[in-house]
Amino acid sequence: MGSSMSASGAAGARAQLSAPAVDVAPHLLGALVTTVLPDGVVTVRLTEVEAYEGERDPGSHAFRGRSARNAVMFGPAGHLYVYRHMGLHHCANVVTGPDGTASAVLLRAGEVVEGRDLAFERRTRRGVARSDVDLARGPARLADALGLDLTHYGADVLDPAGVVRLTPADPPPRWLTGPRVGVGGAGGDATAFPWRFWLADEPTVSVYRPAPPPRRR
DNA sequence: GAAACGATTTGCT
DNA sequence: GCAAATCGTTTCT
Repeated sequence: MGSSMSASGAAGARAQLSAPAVDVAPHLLGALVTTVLPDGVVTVRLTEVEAYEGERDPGSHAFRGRSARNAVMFGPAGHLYVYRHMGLHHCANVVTGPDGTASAVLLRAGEVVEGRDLAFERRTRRGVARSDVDLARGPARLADALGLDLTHYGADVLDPAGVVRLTPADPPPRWLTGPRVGVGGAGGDATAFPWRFWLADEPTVSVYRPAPPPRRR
């Protein structure tokens, strides 16, 4: 499979992404995400992701059904779901599962392997880039380093000519799992599922933060 | 039409 | 370690 990466490769990759997010997530570890924007090219190697199972998952944005914001998650796999968080930040997901389901994988952290200077510059503009390790450690930092924002909502990451490209890698030999970050209050039981995946011995993996206590509405 | 909340990050005490 | 920043989306009256 190595040499040719055109239509058939994309089709195969799309088929793999069409599995449930929980199955796809570990396969994305080690994969490369590349953005080709007017100001340059940045590539990140994914070291941490989280699975979200759509309508049946209290922690998912799609739990309460389809809306204008999460519509892309209900579509075919391989597209980008970008949302704005806390007014300031952006987070990016890769849509998974068959067309009609709303599962997706949140890109939580990665290692910048190409375009380090550009990523550093973007992060410095937004805030303070302390070190290379911090460039893409955390979902909003990752999106910033890649230059992702709402204009990339729905982008096809398997389009070789697209501005956002996902390059699958060989499945990592070993990874770790644990509870997801920051979604404890939403469903309670949701945190019982180890739907966070990360690579061992990676300094770029974001630090674990205990979920906030449940709060009634 | 109005109010509350959030898959976070950063800065300050 | 804790609280503020900041604003679109969702939900309720």
